[in-house]
Amino acid sequence: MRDPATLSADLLSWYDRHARAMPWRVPPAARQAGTRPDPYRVWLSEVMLQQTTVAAVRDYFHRFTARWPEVTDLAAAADADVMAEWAGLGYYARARNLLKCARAVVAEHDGRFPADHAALLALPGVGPYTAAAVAAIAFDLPETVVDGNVERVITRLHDVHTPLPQAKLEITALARTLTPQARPGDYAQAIMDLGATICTPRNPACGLCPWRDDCAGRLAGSATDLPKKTPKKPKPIRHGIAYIARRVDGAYLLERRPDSGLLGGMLGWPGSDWNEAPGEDPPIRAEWKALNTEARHTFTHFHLRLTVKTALVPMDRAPARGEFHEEFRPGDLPTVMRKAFDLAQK
DNA sequence: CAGTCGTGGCC
DNA sequence: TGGCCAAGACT
Repeated sequence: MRDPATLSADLLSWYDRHARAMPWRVPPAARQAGTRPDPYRVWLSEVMLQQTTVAAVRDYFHRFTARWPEVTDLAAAADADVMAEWAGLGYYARARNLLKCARAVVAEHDGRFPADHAALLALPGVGPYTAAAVAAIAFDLPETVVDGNVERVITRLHDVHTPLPQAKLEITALARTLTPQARPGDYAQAIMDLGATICTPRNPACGLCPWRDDCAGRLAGSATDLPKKTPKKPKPIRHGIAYIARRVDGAYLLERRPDSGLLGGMLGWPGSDWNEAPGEDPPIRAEWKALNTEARHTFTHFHLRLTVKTALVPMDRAPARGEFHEEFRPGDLPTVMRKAFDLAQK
């Protein structure tokens, strides 16, 4: 294998020719001409991209930056507006921490993201990856990003067979030796682009890889089997009931979920707990009618089968739980709740 | 540290 | 169809 400086130089050269265009990215040519990306947009995109595909993020990024052009705008936004705008993107703790972080940047850093890894790491929702990514991409500091792409590229390059997450420290140390002092921001994006487009989980395009002749995993024939991962537990099936009450004036009965836990801080239909044996507990007295098909949805660690019950209720009846919303958009709900709503429309 | 926390696309 | 996977963080 060639030395680290040669490897990183070759990867940067590859990136200069193959960098993918993204709304939040300054292309390598413009970067080298002196253009720096806006730290707010780098941070926003990196938070949205946590465990989320570029394709899914793109529209959300445009809507957020159109509605809140600067971090000070976001910091001043109402919680409910931000949660509604995030609806459908998943991992809703990110949205709650997004607001906390924007407000911390305004309150503690005079409205500007700190150009410092440790200070970034101290912000809500900013972990090791995001702190390194913002430091490198926004401020061109020589920090090492380690995301899923980098884990795959590095384990293959060095033929690391230690399973994740155990291998994390080893991978980080190996990745750090490759991070260049020159153009670290472009390098961080380059190694992630390499993992996203060439060194893919299945059918990697090794023939197009700038590191093909250096890759110990490819030479050993084990690249496609890396990284090794500890086997995951099977997902149990949980059941629940969602109650969709429509008032005669068209308002819907919704309930804000508690800030912590599943779908924390989001609006949803009042319902039972989700477990093996759901209990009956309607939020308002009504003639409830169960739909004949249940909504199915899979979360990170369980499958949900949701029985949907609907009712039409008069104006003068007070609910035991939740509030009627006269202006309600299904798009403001998390996907599982929107699925239940869609079922009820048929 | 292992569990929690969403969603859509892919094969 | 069902499991895997995606620019992870938090507890």
